[in-house]
Amino acid sequence: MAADSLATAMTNPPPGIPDKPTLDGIETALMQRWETDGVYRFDRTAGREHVFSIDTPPPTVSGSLHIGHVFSYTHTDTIARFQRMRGKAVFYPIGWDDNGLATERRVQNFTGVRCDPSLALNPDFAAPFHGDVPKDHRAIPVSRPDFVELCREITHLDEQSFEHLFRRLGLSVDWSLLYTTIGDRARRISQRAFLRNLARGEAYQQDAPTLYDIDERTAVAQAEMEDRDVPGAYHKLAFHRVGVGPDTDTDTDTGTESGDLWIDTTRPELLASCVAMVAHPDDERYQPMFGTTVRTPLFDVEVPVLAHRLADPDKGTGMAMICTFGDITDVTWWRELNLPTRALIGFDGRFSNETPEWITSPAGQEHYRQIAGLAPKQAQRRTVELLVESGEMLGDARPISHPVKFYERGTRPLEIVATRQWYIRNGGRDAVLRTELLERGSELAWHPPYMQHRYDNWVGGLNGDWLISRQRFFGVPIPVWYRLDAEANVRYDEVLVPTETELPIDPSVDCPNGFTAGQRGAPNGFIGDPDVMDTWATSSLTPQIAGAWEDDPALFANVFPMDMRPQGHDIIRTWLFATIVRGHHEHGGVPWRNASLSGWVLDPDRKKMSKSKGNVVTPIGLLEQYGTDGVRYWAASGRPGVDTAVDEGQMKVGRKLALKILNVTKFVLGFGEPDSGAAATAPLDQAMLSRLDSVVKGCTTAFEGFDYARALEHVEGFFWWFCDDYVELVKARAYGTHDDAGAQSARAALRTALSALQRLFAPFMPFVTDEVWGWWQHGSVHAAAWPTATGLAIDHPSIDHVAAIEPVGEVLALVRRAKTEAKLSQRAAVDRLVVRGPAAALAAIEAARDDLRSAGSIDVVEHEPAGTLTCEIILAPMPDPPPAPAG
RNA sequence: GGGCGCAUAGCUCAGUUGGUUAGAGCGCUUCCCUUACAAGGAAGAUGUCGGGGGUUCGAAUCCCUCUGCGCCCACCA
Repeated sequence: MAADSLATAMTNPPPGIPDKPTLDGIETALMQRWETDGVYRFDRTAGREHVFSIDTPPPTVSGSLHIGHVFSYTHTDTIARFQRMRGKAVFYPIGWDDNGLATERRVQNFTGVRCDPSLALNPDFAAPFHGDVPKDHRAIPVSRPDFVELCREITHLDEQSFEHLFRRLGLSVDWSLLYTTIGDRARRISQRAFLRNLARGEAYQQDAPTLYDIDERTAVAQAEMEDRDVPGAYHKLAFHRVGVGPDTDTDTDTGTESGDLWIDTTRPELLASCVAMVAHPDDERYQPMFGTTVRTPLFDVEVPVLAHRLADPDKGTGMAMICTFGDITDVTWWRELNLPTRALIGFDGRFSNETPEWITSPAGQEHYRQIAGLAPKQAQRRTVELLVESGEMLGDARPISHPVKFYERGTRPLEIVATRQWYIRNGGRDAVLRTELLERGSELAWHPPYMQHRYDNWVGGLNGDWLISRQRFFGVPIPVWYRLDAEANVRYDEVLVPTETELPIDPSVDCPNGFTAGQRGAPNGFIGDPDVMDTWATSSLTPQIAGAWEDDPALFANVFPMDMRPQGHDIIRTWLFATIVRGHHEHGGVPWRNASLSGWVLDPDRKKMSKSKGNVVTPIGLLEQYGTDGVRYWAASGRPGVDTAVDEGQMKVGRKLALKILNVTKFVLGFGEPDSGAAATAPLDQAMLSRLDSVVKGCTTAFEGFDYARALEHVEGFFWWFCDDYVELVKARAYGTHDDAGAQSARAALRTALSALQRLFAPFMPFVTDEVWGWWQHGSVHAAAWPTATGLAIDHPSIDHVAAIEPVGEVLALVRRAKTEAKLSQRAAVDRLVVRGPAAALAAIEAARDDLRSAGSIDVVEHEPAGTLTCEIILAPMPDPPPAPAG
């Protein structure tokens, strides 16, 4: 390979070497050239076995530009470039994840509007603000179509700045493959996949208790929840045993000896929703009471006392009240104990205004009126006041800190509300499917391998199917309608679906087949599903979207299943898992062969970056200061899967390396071209190439295993040795100061190594390598072939070339040290060098004698046999010091 | 409570199936304007490989155990 490109260079020399090489301005020029020449364009004509396809993560454009983008996308880019140079047609798309709640919130904050789906479209609507919304602005209601249009406008702006950054990173993506998750193709594919899930029974709707964000007014999925420690308080409440007088002995903990039953609760406001009491079946304190009933404080509702294994005798009094619904355990109890539903918190997050029918006593009804319409926090305060008044709360509330479920982007705790939602089966309720999905996880090659534990852990711990419907607006609509009966009631069991050729559709605008627009909402007519799909329900189809599933069967067949899914380890439970679920249902296999997990970027103090901490590092300034290549060098030094701190020191090293590549190229090319057919014949030159062979092998193996960092380590280690020792040793000979044969050998070896080095560095430092490649080669280095072994080691298997060069380097270092210790210039002359050592070492020294003499300014080199390698260095007498300056 | 990862020089980290004297960069010290590079070069100092135990001719590496840090999951009355 090296010889081929060398030959090309010699027959047809390119423009040449600048007098003063610089990194300034090369990025802009090269980016333009790559685009013009289509260097990264996917070759559709390549067969599947020649394709390397990548399921690039589509960044959320509503988020800020983050150094984390630079980090992980660089990792993938190095792999893409390696595969391309190895001759693969690399399918490296890019997409913008623009649909979803994150975008809606950004638009709300950026323009001061809020979507009100009950409003009709206003053709004259204009956003009241544009990026500078006053803090006390009032959310201006807009219609759903107006809101969606605003979202499109703002995401378009965001996408432009993302594209700017991503181009600046030198990513070798094929920009002609750009997609967005709200675009026509994504909507079509997302809806098509959903309809097929529906047809096969993998998607279903269910009216069930659902975790619900009362601020965003939408259901959320298990994967989007997180625990936060928040302050709360235990309140000890008295439930009254039926047929037993009120408790007078307030010392007792449980009240079981008296007429009252005491419980501890953190959510006294849910008292009106209480449906039962529960304790552990083995709890002897309460065993006599199982099967009896008690009356709730304040509301005087009769509820049964039951036993269930999930009740913890050590928590509170050991007895709990079950409400519909305070937490997930309540849902379990409600389901397993067949309890009634007494839900009071509605979609608006407030207690129902209607007094519920299960509160029958006049006093209880009056108490309820005190909390009707309140939000949970206010309702709690009022309830506690009422309990204190009635004497049914024992002592003061005892403050605690406890974990509470939040939507990961939410600000108030999730409530549990019974609603009709759409689900996709993900094994959370089906052991067989769960096993199959765990099996899919094992079919993947994980890089690094231990990341598979996180997948297994998550899939094994699922406790429900995947809730995909969201009561939001800027997303892919759930593509179904429902029949209305003669009274215009919705018949959710009569689902109307479009044909696949109609997709994408918006059921709030389009009509089902056989109906007219006038029948929308009318008796015996239809109504569209108002919800959109969870953003993961669409991004779980990125392989299908990027590969144009069903839209372009030839392309899809050539890229799917993809070779590589790169992503962060924090979204294994969401993006990675969801994509496997969809691939399993639709294609009966894994959507990719390799999953490559990147770590997070930590701030320089090794803390996780987050917007709230304000320690997010933006990349633009760093790119300007150290150059893209310098920043990419830092990124590529982060091992796969390992969280890595922002380290400007490493970027500085990267920039230094880029400069060194520039300078050494100029130097080596400056020796002139070797004659046609010249080869490395000198032992030192062959030894260097032999070492290069092993570097090429090491680099290639590392890249094949997705370990870009190790590949970089290999080439970088060799490169500095090459510059510091090898080039120093042979430069005089290469200039032609010895003899022509030696010069030809050195020049051939230098150019062979230079060519290989530039290509080995190309995946990491795409700009500087392409710049220097252009000085003496044709085309882009990124379209050049990945180096292969030069073959010298195979031609002379009996010679240990690497061992032949080590003693020479060692002696050179000893000479340098002697000069440094004598406080002399490295150019100072050595009168005589006596090398003592083993025969093999002395032979190596002898073979490189002239190179050593030139590099060390040594007059006479002698050697004597000895056990270990030592040197006697006789420096030339110091010249007379210059006369001291007068004064 | 379960799982995963990490602990090596002042700092950031390599160290692959156990194998000579444990490495790199940054930082620090010294020297050198040397015609590829002074935004550079040459050299130098710095280590109980977290603690303890075990296997082995030999352990940073394998096993057990303890400690500390980080992450994920579970628990949420």
